[in-house]
Amino acid sequence: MSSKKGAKYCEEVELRRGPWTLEEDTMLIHYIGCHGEGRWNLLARCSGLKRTGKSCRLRWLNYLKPDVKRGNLSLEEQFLILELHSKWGNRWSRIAQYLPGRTDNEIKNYWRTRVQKQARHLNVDSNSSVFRDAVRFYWMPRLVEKMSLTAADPPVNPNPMLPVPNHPQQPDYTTAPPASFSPSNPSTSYNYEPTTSSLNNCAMELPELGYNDAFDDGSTLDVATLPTPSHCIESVGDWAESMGDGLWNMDGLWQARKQHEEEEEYYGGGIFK
DNA sequence: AATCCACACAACCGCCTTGTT
DNA sequence: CAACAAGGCGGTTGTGTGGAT
Repeated sequence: MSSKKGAKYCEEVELRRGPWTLEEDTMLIHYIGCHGEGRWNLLARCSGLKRTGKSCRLRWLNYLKPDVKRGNLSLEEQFLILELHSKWGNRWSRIAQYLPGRTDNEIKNYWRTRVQKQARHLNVDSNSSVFRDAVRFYWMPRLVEKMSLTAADPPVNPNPMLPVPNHPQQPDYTTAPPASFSPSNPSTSYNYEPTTSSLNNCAMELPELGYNDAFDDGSTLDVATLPTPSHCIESVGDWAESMGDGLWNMDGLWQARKQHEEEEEYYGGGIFK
């Protein structure tokens, strides 16, 4: 609590800390039921709860609020977290806006316990480009594959970097490159941005996503620095191999080989043909 | 059966932003 | 415009739990 009034209240009342009891939860729910959300410090003083306003707010938003979803994150939700984090970094509350019923705290915990764990095991920084590539070219495609297996078998796009036209169930999470886009034409570039429809395929009710609000700094991906999927597989695969007994290695290399074979088949032997 | 350890998640802390006076 | 209060956010810590030894 940062306010002087709040500090005074803290001095006057011996505040409770730690886990909430059922009785406290009931009191909080009842108070909010009668008076609504907000005015958390007032709530803390008037509800009879010996908690700070902040503590009440957190307990309500992260746990007691009726629309808070419990249980494991779905594949689609995991996919969205990886995707949105790759764009926005640790903007948990912003990411949470795209996952109805999930809280920023929950997403943050997911990232720390699941995603950062992988980076630790691989002994790389979770913000490093090599780890980001691993997420993007191994983890995310694998999630897509798992999603496709649990869906009504749509054809699997072996590489989600590339759009699959005319298949609504496929999470096409990139904006299709313009016609002028080509690796042989490095002067072109395009924003890497999920389309509203692709996000809708993944996660239901989404706020409208503007084409240009993907990167806060307005940056774009330059074709000159945008590796082809095969190149990524190769480079990340090499790296993974060099990691020795890393968690991703055999599985990842198998996946890379499989993905490469599927690309060949899917795109008729040439990705950008 | 007891202990240890890793993990998941709830909760707290400090800083920053926003709104109000 | 400054001061203050309140809320919001991201980082960090504490604790319960389940699996391994």
